[in-house]
Amino acid sequence: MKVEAVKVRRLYIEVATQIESQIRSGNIKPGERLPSERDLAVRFEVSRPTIREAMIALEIAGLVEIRTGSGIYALPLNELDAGQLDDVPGPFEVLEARLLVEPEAVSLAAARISKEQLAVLENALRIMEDSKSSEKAKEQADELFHCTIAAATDNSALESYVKWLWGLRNQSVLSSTFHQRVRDLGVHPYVDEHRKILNALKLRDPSRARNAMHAHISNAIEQDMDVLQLDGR
Amino acid sequence: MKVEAVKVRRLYIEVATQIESQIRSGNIKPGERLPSERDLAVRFEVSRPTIREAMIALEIAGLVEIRTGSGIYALPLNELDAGQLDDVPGPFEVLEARLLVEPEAVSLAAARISKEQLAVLENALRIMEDSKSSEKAKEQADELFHCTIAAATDNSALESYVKWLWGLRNQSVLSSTFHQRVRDLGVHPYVDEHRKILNALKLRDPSRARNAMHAHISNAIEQDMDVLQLDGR
DNA sequence: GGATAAAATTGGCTTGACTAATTTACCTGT
DNA sequence: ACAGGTAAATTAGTCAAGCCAATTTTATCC
Repeated sequence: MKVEAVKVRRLYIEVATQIESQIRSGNIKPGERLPSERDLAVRFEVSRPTIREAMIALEIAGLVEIRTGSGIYALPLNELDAGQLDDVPGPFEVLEARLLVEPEAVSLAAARISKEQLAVLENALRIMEDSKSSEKAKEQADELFHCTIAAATDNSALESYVKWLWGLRNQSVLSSTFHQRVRDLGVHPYVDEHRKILNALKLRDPSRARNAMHAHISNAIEQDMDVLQLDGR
Repeated sequence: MKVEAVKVRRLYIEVATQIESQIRSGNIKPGERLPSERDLAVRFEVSRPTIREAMIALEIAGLVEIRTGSGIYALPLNELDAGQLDDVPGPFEVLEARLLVEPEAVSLAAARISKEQLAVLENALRIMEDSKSSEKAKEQADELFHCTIAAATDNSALESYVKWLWGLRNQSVLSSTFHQRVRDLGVHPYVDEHRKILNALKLRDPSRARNAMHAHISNAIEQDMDVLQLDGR
């Protein structure tokens, strides 16, 4: 059995921590110059290399900027500091995000979509229309429909985002049970709304496509909210 | 007139970069022990304090673990930073995505932003206006400005996306050298455009905010394209 | 063979000195 | 009085050599 009573923290971490708190507390303002390395060494009663190590740690952490021959300056704190993204977006956040992004994406795609991609959309639509398709198949067709449009923007930053949003469906327990419940209650994506979107794309009409997509996602949000209300009681 | 042909990178960054690529390339496997500081000093032909600084940088970056008296060990790279090189969005893809998303986000934020967040924006703006601020500080203030707006949407799916887009700046070599060049040529974010956005938010006017943001990012794209054209010859 | 102690290895930290970049102060010429 | 340029002071960047403390390895003894 080993007792680890007092953990010996390395000195540079000790120093960096103290200065970090000075910056975060606003005691040292952004842009302000810190004392010189030699000064700091005296104040903290450590050697200059130790101060350097602490400053490099702060520099890597993005709290401080070191200018050769000039000094060390505090940077405006970019508060991605505290616990990052343990906050998984919920179903309605995803829907809201899609409501903002997908209409814009589809208006872009209207000008850029290829014949092959239009064929993929047509195919997905057929699956959704087909009464013999399973629920699972329809859902996947729905996802394929939207992700293909995102890909048709020819912008990987947009494509990645839409795919990520759809991927969140099955990510968290909350989301998947939510969609399960919606599905069980017999809410299906409106096929004709998808058809309108596809038609606008075929016409290469950006604003018509945008409006159709906006209406589509708005309806989905409304539907889901109804389901939640019915279920809430 | 001062010509800055070859920027003198600090030694510890040089060393850290090389070792980082060794780890990312899999040349050094997770858990594996690196050569001792004294060995590394000989191999890189630098002094031991420089090696120490590089190791501390890697430690803060989460690539390496330093065990006193034992050695330095490579850590398994997290899934977040281990981003595959498959298809990293380029600078203009990022700008286009921002052009679609941020105007919508700011119009949402207009209704939801808190007083504290408005104060953060005000502060960031002050830093950008201040002629005494360094370039680095202004840039971080710019990022803070946009990310705070994204956070003000109160939608983590949107917030994450905007933060991710900004994070891509420093991700790939292409992006960072691109922005470095733009910066060197003296292109700075228009402060008054930011001011207009903030004013619209204060008025809680969604459409005014949306338009201001759209104009802002459009200008940025135009500027950057000019820079690239000038440089292309 | 296993426990224990000594030795070698490794990171942690200090002192002192020198170089190069930057800023400040001063001085000069008009 | 002022503008410009140069010298001096300040600051970060780097190196060298050494000692300490924690850990690992090796040797030793029962």
